Amino acid sequence: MIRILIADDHTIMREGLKRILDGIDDIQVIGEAIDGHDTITKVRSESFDVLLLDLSMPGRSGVDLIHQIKDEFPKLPILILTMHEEEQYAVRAIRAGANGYLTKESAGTQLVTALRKVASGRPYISMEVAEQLAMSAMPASGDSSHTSLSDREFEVFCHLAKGKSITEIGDMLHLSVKTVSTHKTRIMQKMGLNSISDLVQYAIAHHLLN
Amino acid sequence: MIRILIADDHTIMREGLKRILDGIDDIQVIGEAIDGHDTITKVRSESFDVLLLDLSMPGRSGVDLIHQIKDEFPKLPILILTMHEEEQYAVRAIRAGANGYLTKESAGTQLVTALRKVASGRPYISMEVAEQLAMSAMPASGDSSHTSLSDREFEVFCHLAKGKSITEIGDMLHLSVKTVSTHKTRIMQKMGLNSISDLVQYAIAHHLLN
DNA sequence: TGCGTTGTAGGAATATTCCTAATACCCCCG
DNA sequence: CGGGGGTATTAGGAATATTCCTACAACGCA
Repeated sequence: MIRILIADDHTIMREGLKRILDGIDDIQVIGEAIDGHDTITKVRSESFDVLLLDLSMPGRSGVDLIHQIKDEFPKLPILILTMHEEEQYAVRAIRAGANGYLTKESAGTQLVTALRKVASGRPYISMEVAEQLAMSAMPASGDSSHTSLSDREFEVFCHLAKGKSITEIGDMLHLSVKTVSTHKTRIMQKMGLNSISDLVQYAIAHHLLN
Repeated sequence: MIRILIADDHTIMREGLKRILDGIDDIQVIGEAIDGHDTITKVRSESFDVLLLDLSMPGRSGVDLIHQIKDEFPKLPILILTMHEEEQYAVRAIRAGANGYLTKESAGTQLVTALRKVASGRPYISMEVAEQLAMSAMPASGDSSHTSLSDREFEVFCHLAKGKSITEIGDMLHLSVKTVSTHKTRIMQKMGLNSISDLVQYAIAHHLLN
């Protein structure tokens, strides 16, 4: 039996959901929450198998709410049910820790499938959301700012991204540390970066490590 | 008209694919490659709209091949067609730059849909692969080594991950730079990291930025 | 009450940056 | 063709930034 908490600020929506799930043997709605704060209170006071969460509730923003709940209850599966068409929301929700994403246009059977899936610990992702996820996972296409680096600079860039210190790089390349430092300064300047953190993030985003 | 290069080392497979695509008006197979090297040669010498690529060809590994082709032709859509069931391969392929992933069990109509989709510049992802992508995009659940940090250490950790220097952090927190440096040393030691690069990568992997 | 952890630094030793500059190379234009 | 201007690669000296080693007080816990 999958015990569910429905969190949605629209009463009609909650009623509709309960009707849909009423006929399903292995699913039982045992709680309702009407806003973000209420949701937090409910998940703290009672144990659920799945949180069915509307992203666009008043008060705290949906993604924040996901963060907070996953922070306190990392194991609680969250299925997002939203009217947002924009898949970008879905990607953000998933990155925040949601286990599934469904729009309110979806069929009831899809909802049931999704609930069972996230309850069993697996994610439920629609085609559209999958597309967006793939987009964001794919390497950025087209020219990027690291192409403006000279060969030597790119060499230093790679070592820096991998965590090597200026001194180590100088030793490896048989250069003065001053030289390597100059290269680093130019790299940062050319690429518009402010710190090694930025540089590493860039390298990861562009799959430049190894 | 979508012009396609089929890269697969099995002749029967290529024949079968051509038969399937023969009846499709807007798709035309205009080239075949029988291994990785051949594929590179073909895409260099002729212009295609989509590369339909088998991951498990002899010679160079599939993911490497994707890398190399995307390196030279970032705009060429690549649809992976493979017998690998394991979705982990798909995630790797997508991260390497593939635009779609299909197993050989898929129906012909799926293949056509996928080809049209990647030809139009969009990704094509199956449910199973989407699950895996979602998994890898989701924050790691369960305890991680950063939880062993004390509050002060975690505070310093976050600033470091965001690219702040020791001196900046000292100023912000009204601490001696020596103190901050000591915290940093302990953070690195506790978490088994060797460089700021490692630290940033950890922060990204665990969604600890912001 | 002793021991590990946390939070805090000082002094000496290193590492890195900042500012400056030399050489070499390449490309464009008069 | 020959100079000017830009970029690439290389550093030195002085100025900062960071680490290393050490230490000490506070706190909790067994």
